[in-house]
Amino acid sequence: MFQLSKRVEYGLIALRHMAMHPTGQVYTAKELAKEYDIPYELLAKVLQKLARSGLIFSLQGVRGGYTLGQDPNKLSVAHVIRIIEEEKPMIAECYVEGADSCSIFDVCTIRKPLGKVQRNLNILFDKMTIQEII
Amino acid sequence: MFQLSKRVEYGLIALRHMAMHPTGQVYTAKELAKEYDIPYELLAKVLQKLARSGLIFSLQGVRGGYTLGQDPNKLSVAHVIRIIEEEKPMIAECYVEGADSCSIFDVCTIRKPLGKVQRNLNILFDKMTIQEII
DNA sequence: CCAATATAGGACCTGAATAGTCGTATTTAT
DNA sequence: ATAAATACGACTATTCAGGTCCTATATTGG
Repeated sequence: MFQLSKRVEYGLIALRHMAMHPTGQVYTAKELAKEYDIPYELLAKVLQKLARSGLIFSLQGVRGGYTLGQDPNKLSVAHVIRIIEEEKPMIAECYVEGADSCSIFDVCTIRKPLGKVQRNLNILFDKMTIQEII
Repeated sequence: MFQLSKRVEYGLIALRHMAMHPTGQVYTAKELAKEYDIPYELLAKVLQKLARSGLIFSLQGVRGGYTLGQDPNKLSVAHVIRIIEEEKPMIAECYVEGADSCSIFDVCTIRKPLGKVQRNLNILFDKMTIQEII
């Protein structure tokens, strides 16, 4: 079925939370996990990934935590997905493997239908920002 | 990650195939499976489901097969997904179970973020027709 | 009427991916 | 020094989609 992975879901929830409280406040993985009833370790990993990519800033140590690193108006859902899912193709690649371009591309009856769906999805998620999902 | 299930994929491929050859011709699961290199049994089940819902007509017996039951211009991808996935919610339901309406809905910080994503997805797939993915 | 061919559909198996857990190191404020 | 936080790799468990198998039923044509 069509679904976002929990990781993406958790990432979006955390980003949204930060975007809703734009005071530059610092949030810990612990409090976010508690607030949204998300397994702490899992959320922590997602936040670490987002931090590594600069979407959020991390502060280590006692009064540490995370804070939004980007304008939520300019941060697309697509970008978040790509980071968390590490750029895996979103729907389907050509079934033909190895070849760097599918040899039967122009008559390919398989790739095309999903290609259109894929393209529309990409457009949708590229346009959708964190600000919008608040 | 974000992806269509194989069932939906196969269903769309089959519908698309029929829509591309509008002669009212009958296609067997076998030939479609061969043409697109899809496991026969799996495709067969998908087609049966589509037939049960009236999206395609089925003809049993020797010269049987399937034929398109709807105008591909009026058949949305959303409809196909809903039938094949049996109306499962596409992204996430409210985490609170049991209650027929979530008691903290108006302040619900969990349901909302994905709700917007969900809504946008629905809109996208509602607008997208089989005709368009040809 | 019989055989071949097709759909109908239930039961089951399996592997990969996802979700979740654990342990440990490191950083930093007090 | 200690407590509280992030960082991160390794591991386990579980779920579920994908796929297979088997049998029943319908229909056509010879």
